[in-house]
Amino acid sequence: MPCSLLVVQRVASVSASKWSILLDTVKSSLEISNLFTSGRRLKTPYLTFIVGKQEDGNEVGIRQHGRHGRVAFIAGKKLGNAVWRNAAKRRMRAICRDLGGPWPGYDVIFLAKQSLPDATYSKVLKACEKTIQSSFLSEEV
RNA sequence: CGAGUGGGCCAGACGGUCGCGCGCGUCCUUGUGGCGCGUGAGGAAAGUCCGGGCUCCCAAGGGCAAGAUGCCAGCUAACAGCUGGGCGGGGCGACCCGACGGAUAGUGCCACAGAAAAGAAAACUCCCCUGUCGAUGCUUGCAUCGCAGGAGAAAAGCUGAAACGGUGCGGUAAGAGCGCACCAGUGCGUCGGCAACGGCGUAGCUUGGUAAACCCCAUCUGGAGCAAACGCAAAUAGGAACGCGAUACGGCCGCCCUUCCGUGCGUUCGGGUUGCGCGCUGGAGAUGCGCGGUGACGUGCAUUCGAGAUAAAUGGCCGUCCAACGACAGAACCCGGCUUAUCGGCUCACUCGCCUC
RNA sequence: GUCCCUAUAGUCUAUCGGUUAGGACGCGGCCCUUUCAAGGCUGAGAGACGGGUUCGACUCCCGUUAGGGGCA
Repeated sequence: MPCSLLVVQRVASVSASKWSILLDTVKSSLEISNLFTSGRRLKTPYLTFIVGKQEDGNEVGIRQHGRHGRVAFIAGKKLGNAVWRNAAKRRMRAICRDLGGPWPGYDVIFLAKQSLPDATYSKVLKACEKTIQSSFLSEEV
């Protein structure tokens, strides 16, 4: 998938008490396509998570940014117009915050599906919580 | 009351709570920070279809090509926009629609059908006349048909989208603007109007369509575009300024020409890309009042500052209200337009029909 | 963001404004063969959408829609 079709959102990094962080973007299209090919996919009706463990081989990334996790939000251009994409990215940022992310040691891509902005927020949150709980957090941590 | 026409305005509101971009202030544990305050998308922000501003291409001029516009006058920074007027078409009407210059400047095209598709030129059918011609009929010198010859022909000729003005009367052997009346068009004259154009008079003057075919005429247009352009920082090649200068080549982003500039030598100074900054929002700005103008618009005064992100900021939840859970949809250098998408609501002016007074 | 280009059968592709839009591959049916392939005969199938100019539009003009490309 070409880089121009993706929308990756920068987020803030963790600081003392609050959630907020700073995120470097997984800006390079190389890293994104690596995640797309090698990451684990967790599907919900509204969006798809693509989870990849941060490799030790990625020395530069760790040296520069430390070991805290990274996130990316992607709303495909073919799925809707600008209003749809902005709404989808807001939704996904809110979901990430409510779920407690980003998760140390992992790169997570939030990939929006068509129905994301149309559903009510509570439904989406519930579905995502369920998926996340039953998957990598409970297994790996 | 019903049906309709044109213009303007709004684009859910209020409160609570969590959250986002930018600016300012303040605090400290100085940073990818906390707190507080302020501010924060549209009528189309869209399509990128036109027109400008702004920036660079060293600069200036001329010619050709290419493109755009196209009733007239005005408005404007400019326009393919807007306003007013004219003409044509539609509607009972309010009103709406129109790429609406030139076809005697020239060239091309007009399939099929048709005698003919553009100098109405020739040929054909038909019409008319003539006959030591032929046939038929009888009212016995005429009628009809055929044949031959001849004059005229702008009447008629199934066609076709379109046939060389139309209708009527006269005229004639038969006919024809051949003559006349009315209608349509054209030329000329005159009057009104800045003009487009319109009114009147006059001349038988009667020239097919197509220019969103080539073209002619008039007016306009250099090219590229904020990923333009400029500045700062670290590593590797071109470079920039000044002085001297013949040919050749290159530059002036369609082509050609002229002036001009560069490539050569010497001296001096420092640099393509990535990141950040700048451009970046105070402007043909907005609101109100007044004045000029039929109007678009112009102008004076007062008040006011209303986004500037850089993967890109406006939402989630709760409560109340609206008959309605609320359409199309998100700034990316900035403006003026056009076009397209759009749930509904409010309001002003006007038209037609019906009823009542 | 900005500047451009294209659209014809399932696919690839022709066309000067004038018959029923031509061709190749593919598809259906029949023949041939014991059967399949090859071959022969035959058939179906298209102008992105909406307006306009013209007697007449795939072609000319305007507007939408959908694809594709260039830029640092």
